[in-house]
Amino acid sequence: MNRVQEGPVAKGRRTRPARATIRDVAAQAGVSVSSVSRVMNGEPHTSPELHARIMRAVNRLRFEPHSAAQALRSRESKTIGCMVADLSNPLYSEMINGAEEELQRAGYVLMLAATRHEEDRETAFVSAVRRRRMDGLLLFAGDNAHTDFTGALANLDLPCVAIDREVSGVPSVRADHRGGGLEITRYLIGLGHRRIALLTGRAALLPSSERLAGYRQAHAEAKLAVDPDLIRPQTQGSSIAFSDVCQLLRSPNRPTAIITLGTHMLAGVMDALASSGLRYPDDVSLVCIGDTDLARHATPGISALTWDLDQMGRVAANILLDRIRGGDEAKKIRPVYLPTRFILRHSGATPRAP
Amino acid sequence: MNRVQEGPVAKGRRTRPARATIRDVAAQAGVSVSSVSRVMNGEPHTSPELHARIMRAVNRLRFEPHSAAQALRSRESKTIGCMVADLSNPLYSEMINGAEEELQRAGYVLMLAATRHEEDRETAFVSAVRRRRMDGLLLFAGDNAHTDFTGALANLDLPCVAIDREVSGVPSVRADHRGGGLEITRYLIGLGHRRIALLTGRAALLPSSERLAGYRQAHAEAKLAVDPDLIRPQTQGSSIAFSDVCQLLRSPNRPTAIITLGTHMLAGVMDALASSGLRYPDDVSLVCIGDTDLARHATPGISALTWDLDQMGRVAANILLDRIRGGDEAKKIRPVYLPTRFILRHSGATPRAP
DNA sequence: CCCGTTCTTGGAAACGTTTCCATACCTTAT
DNA sequence: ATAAGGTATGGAAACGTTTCCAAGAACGGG
Repeated sequence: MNRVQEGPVAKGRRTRPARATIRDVAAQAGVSVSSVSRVMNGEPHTSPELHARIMRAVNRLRFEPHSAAQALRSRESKTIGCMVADLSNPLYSEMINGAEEELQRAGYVLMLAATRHEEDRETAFVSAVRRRRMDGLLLFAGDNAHTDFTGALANLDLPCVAIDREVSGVPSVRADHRGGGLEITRYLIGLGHRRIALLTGRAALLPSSERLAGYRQAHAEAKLAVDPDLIRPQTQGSSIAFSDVCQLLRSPNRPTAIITLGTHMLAGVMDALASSGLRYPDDVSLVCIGDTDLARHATPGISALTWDLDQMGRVAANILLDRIRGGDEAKKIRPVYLPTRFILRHSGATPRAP
Repeated sequence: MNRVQEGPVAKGRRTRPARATIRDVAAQAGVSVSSVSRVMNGEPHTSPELHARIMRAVNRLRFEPHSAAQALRSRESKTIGCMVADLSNPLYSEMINGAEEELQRAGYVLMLAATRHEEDRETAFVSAVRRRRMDGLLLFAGDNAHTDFTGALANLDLPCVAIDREVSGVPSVRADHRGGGLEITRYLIGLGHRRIALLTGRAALLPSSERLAGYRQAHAEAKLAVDPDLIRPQTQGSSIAFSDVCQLLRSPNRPTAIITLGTHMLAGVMDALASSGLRYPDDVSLVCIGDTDLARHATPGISALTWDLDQMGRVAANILLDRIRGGDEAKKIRPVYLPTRFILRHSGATPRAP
């Protein structure tokens, strides 16, 4: 062992100074490597004097343990994977924001991947999760039709939590989109609407399908038939909503009310309304999902269905941490539901007499 | 070495199957460990037959290299740190979205930390960057007054790129906020406004201070004095903007135009206008920074200053990758500027005769 | 035909931790 | 007094790769 005794000093001229290792600390403090490790990890059976000596050396050398070495030996990476389709969707980023705070507090770091709904990115990330031996995985709403991906996930054998998404064998946190869909549809039916358009997200996403279920239930309760033509799952943003709604509004028996996603899509709907010369709430009633600045500050204000995104991220993170620690709760895989809340503004009215 | 020859099979009953290691692959293929490593890393000097044999074994055993071991030995973690104050701000999340895509393509994974402008979180993340031996660091707009943090950063000796932020010795990508501020202030002065309120973000953030500089320059060009009372740096969201603007509008010589941030703050401004019984553009002209749905779809539409967020993230990511690879560009630390664009809508008018 | 290259492969030493085991020293109960 | 147990420390063997070095095979030029 021809290790330089002097510690972490630069050898050459332009070479960066070598970082201190645990052996350097041990040497500097005149103790064994294992004692340093014990002190660093706060294990019991260490005398106060030893502790002090070692910490002094640690500070002097600015020692910082190499986490790859720790991960290699201890089989814990202190890393959580986070998979989301689209980070630029503020609904997701707000949830992630909440989750990250909780994880940070527990000493974990988030590894983020945006998949853009592409299956190869999804499977690629699962592979990254395996190679990096991440300790857990947060799955934000994504397409369950991707069977390669869900298959890879099933073989993963890792603590996971799904957010607004259903993955078999994985606990999940969900907003009560079904109840919310029920509530707002009931509200519109109660106003007298019989033709209510539903512009929701991609059909394969759980929030959309749940919303649709609530919508159907409200119709069933009122003994109303559902016109499938009024249900428009959207794959893209506002531009698609725009043409879709234009077409819808031009039809002979046009909808008298529209339920739409609040992010991106609402904008397209408003444009379509304007370009068709129609106004809300007089000509068409409007309810949007997800409370956004646009919904709040449009004139008149647009009634919205909302729920606590930050909280949702936090709850998910804490369930995941529980599972990682193998807590008693670890068996529960029943979904946790968060309530939605309907904010009544001025975008709804009794439909005009035909 | 009493390693089980059979490969990665479970030993006990409920224990998870051990993952195959490179030695297992080597044994299965009847070759040396170093050959497996070479093939896995696509190094030259490997015969086709060897390659085939090894890949067969890799697939059979579902071998996936342990990235901690790779990182430990090769001193590359293939990991990029990403520090942002507030992930729920859509301006940031959109930039991160763009950056992540570029990094993903290059085989890197993003490690995300939200600091909420708290210095201890910032320094904690710098520590994480060191311990995890991350390969690079993306710094999104943050407070330069945090000297502990900037000090820690200076000692880091790691490829960094700052986005809309100034860090000494670090290359940066910035939107031309100064030019943008100049352009919109000139526009308002050109309309005849003499009292223009500027509601920008925290003064310590680069975009805000640059904007202010542009604002001042436009005033200087027109030989107008700047009333410091009209400059309101904001630390929080819409609620503060609301009360601030209310107070401003109530003053005897109220501003005839307002420049405001488009996210969060614009909403507060609109509320304040409404509650003061004033309307835009007749009573007050409005320009907002950052084109949001609200700006686009408010009636009348609100003129906005915008720039390409996704692009900005990508540019930053690519500069960082360049630096990591030690490219020729590595010396350049002059900031790269992205242009802003002024979208003229209907929120500006000639001020009314007093 | 031999010698210097270049190509292909194997062996073994790192990389920086944690953790198991052993040891030496104290207690304390029998 | 001695066995039994706990506490504080050190030594060394992992963890799973990459990479350096050496050595044999193939190759081409003189």
